[in-house]
Amino acid sequence: MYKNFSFNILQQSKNLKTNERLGKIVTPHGEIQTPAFIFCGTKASVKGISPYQLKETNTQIILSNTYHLFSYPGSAYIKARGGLHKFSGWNGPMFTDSGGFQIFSLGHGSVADEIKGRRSGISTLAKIDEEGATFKSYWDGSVQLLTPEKSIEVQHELGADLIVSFDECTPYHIDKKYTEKSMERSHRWEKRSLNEFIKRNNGTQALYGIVQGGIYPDFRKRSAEFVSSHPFFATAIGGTLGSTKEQMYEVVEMAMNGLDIRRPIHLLGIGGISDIFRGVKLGIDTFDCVHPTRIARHGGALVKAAYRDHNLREHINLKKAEYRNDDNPIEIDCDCPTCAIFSRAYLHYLLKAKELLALQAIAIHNIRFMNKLMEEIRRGIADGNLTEVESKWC
RNA sequence: GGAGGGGUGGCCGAGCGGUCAAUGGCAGCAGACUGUAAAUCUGCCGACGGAAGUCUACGAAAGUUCGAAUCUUUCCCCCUCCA
Repeated sequence: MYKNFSFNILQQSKNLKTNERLGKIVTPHGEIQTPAFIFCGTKASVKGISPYQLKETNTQIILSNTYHLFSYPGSAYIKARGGLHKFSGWNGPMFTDSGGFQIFSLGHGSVADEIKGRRSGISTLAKIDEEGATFKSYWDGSVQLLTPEKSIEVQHELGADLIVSFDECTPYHIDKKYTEKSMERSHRWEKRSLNEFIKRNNGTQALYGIVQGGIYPDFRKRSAEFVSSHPFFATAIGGTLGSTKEQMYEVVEMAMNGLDIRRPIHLLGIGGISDIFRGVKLGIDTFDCVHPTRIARHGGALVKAAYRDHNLREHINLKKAEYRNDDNPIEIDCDCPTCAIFSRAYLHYLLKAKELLALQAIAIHNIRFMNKLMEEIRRGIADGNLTEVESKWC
């Protein structure tokens, strides 16, 4: 079924306590060395960054979103332009998310708050029933229906290499009973996604199943077993991962429990530096997250441990006054195009002056930073010194 | 010389007798951001204080009033129009 795709585990952890592994995902548009980070280019564009800049920073793969492109400009339109790769100018491996997550962002406020458990109450703008999710388009307010079949159809027309089953992404503030019902509905939706995928399969795409189950060990295990027992190419871990970092690692571990580890395993929506190390050690192969590119647009430049300020955050905020007279690059040992020519002072000035270049320049640093991080993680696994690599980055 | 309009916190700009240390916006300072409705959002932003609070404030001075950024008088500046 996935004849043009493969996943090879090149090396397993040498450490008995951890499960990191080195792998290679082969797609029709190229290979992905894992562990890898997938950058979010939600609306067929990594905000502010061109495909040649992504290449220049050694980006392996990017992601676009079914929900956004479905609402505008529509998958038929993109298909008519030759598909997502041709349309966007990115000819490397591509991933599309199914739109399941967005269904929870359609109410007011932030999706993240909902999923991460920082805000209680369930979004109301999306109506979910067995058929699918009805919601108001973010683009023009029109009422739209996304079903598993429709999501797969849209993803098929978009033409990304790696596509994802349509699921219901359960929030944190929800009781166990609803979580279970929701998980079971996700499983039914995933089966429908798989059926639709098989119907349309022409060898150019591979399908992910998604593990749901909230914060409950029994559900996560059941969901993992469900996904593993169906012929998905790979697995993504989704849904709420709890409200604290520790809980997140626990939930990932729960999900890993029942998974077929011969398949690639993706952790949806996670991209903190320490989170990635934890995830990798739990056996995660790929991550995606808006964080590196989003914080860049807010003035945040990712930095390794040696460059952290007193807050010990994983980034420095270049808008802060303390960088006004700082003539150093973001990181003196960084090999990115931004650090090659721009000082913190200049980036600080550009941010204050509201020059667009700042957002792009910092994003390029963050992208290269993440790619370099993953390169060093891979080398660390190969050399058996991941812990040393971690101490440099965290 | 004549007629009119103004002077408010770093800037712009509301308020036009009490609920005004004074709406907004900008700038400034800080925080958040993890399957992107995000070049976004939140908080602080006269001085001193941790806070309660105290003090100094709406061009200047003098009045009216229980009470004035708001009313009166004089003065000082600015702008527009007519000569």
